[in-house]
Amino acid sequence: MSEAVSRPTLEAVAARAGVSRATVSRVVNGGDGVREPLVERVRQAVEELGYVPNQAARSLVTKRHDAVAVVIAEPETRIFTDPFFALQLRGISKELTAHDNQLVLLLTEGRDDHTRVARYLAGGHVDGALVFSLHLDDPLPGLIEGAGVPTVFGGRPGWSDGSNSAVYVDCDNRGGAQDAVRHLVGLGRRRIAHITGPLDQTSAADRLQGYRDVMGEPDPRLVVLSDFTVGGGERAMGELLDRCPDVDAVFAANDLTALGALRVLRERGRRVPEDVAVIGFDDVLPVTEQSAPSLTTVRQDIEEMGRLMARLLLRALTRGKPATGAPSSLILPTTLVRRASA
Amino acid sequence: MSEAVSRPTLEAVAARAGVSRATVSRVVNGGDGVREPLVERVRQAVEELGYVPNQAARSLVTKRHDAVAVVIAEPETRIFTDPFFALQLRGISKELTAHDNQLVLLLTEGRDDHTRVARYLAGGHVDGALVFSLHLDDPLPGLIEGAGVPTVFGGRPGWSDGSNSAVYVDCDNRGGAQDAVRHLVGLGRRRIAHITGPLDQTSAADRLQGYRDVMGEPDPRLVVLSDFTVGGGERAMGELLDRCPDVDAVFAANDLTALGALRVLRERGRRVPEDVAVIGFDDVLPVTEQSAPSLTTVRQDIEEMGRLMARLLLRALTRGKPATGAPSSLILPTTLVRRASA
DNA sequence: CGGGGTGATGGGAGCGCTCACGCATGTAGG
DNA sequence: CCTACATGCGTGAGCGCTCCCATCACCCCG
Repeated sequence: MSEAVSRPTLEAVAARAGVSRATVSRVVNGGDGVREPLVERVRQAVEELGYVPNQAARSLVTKRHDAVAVVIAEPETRIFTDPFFALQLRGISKELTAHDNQLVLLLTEGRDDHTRVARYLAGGHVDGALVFSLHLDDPLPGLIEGAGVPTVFGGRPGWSDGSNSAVYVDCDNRGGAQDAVRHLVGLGRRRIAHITGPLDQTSAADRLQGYRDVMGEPDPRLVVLSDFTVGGGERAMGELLDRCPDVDAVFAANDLTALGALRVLRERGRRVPEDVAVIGFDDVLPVTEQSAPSLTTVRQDIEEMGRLMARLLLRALTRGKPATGAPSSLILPTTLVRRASA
Repeated sequence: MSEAVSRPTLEAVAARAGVSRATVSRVVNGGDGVREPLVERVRQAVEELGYVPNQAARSLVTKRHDAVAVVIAEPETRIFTDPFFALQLRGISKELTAHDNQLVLLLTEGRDDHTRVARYLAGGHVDGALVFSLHLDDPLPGLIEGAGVPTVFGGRPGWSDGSNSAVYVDCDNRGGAQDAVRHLVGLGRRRIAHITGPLDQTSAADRLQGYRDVMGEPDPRLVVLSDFTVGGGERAMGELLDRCPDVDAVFAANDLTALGALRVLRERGRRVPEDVAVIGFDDVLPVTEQSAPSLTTVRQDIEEMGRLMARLLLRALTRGKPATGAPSSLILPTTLVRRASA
């Protein structure tokens, strides 16, 4: 219906308030160094005209965008089967909006998308990036580093052993895995198996490491490779039962996998936890609570991780380069949540 | 390490190529009306300098942003339990990137967020908006209409009866429901129940309507209210079995609900589909395939819906106001996918 | 062989904002 | 009472780009 009436400018507000552009600008940006009566007049003019600053014009001179890119490389359909990313997104979104930053979402699939993303980031459209790098051999993190954009990673990047400069937020995968396995040991279990995630992801590799830490040199048949999915968990559990019929506990690399394992155990007539105890990882609620029996698992606060990623990035952005010690990576603790399955 | 070297400007490229700013601009924006040799020289200069246009400067004059907001009102945690949004986001993302548009994600929760979003949209940061309005009484769509931003809705907004101007993309909830129920009738079932979704969402209401269309005046005890969740499906199924032990078919408003129903049926010793046939709605794969028995359901192409939403919006944006007939809403067909449960 | 196209290029203005100044005030100190 | 400095406010420039228009070259035709 109505033509998009051209929005009022600073100039218009200034005219209405009977002051200069600069004064309006000062008021709009915090009002420092302007006396109260004027501030009031300007505020009112802004209100009456419904003035909203033109972000493009502002960015043009400040070179800031108040926008952050979230890059999610989507190797498979994991995003959609696992509530993980959604929760993390929510945490990120909360933190960003609290600081008036916008969230620009970049979903990628395939190689050509990588260069597109890299170019976009290098193009200086956003002030920083939050990147989920899932795979060890993913070229994306490298490209992004090259783009010279401040970046925080979600999950430890494969090439980072903690010694280099990449900033990331992760949970204590290794420690959490240790806790889980120790709990099983404490339950008196002797044949404790591990169904892994895809080992080109650091989270999966670290969880396997935690398992090994506690188990010492386990029977290699007790470790079955899998892929963080329910179907994968089913296949792995079947295989495991064939190889080691005497298995009395399973530590699955994530909840979805554990769910698959539970299902197969039930089908094969094994009671959980009496015959076989099962522990998962993540504590994504709808999954763990729906399962029968309810799943003992290692909880990580996913939303909080998202929030912290954003906070870390924003801090790095506001802080002028004279860094008060560059912000360093964060590793969040995990907690074992005991339910019925172990 | 390296200072963010100030990026080359159009001017710099022009100098290097020995042409004017205007010419470089023309080349960068498609190269029409510039002769081949010059085009080539400019391209090379762009390449050598690694020139990337400054989007802020460009927007300042064109008043276009090549960015679209995606607003997801998140009443509960549905986003995270249901792959629905994630799939739709992916479709949207694909379409937007194909047309060099950015996706600005706005997640909201609670009333104050609504005004924030409305202000943001009114602020002209984006060219248009894709909005998921879940609830009948949601004030957000109204606020957004008021902001004067071209908008396409995901799912029929509650206040739209098809006669007004809101543009939306939805699937044929009513027709799909009819198909499902007719299939059950064709199977010879007589006591066909319906577990609804939350009826303040049009999708749920429309599916109920489709059920009624086929059933005529069903026994009111055969309709049980629920909420699109697994847990809700369990409760509803339990209730249903208590009320109508002779029920021989269930049409659940979505797959998650159907999953809950399946579980309770199994617990209560009813065979599916022999004793009770079950049909879901959505066909979100990991859910339908994992279930035992696999779930017969009404498929809607969710990713395609996202893609179409984006396409509709982009078309509305490029087309100058002299509309060739305003783009109208789209209702996608559904298909019944027969698996084991009915 | 000259006038009037036609189409390719350059010049200039200006989008809306911030920021460095510069000029007024106001207050205190000599 | 005048200078010295702080503080409040206005002025002007310019961020990097697009777009309008003037310019110029070239070609065709009379």
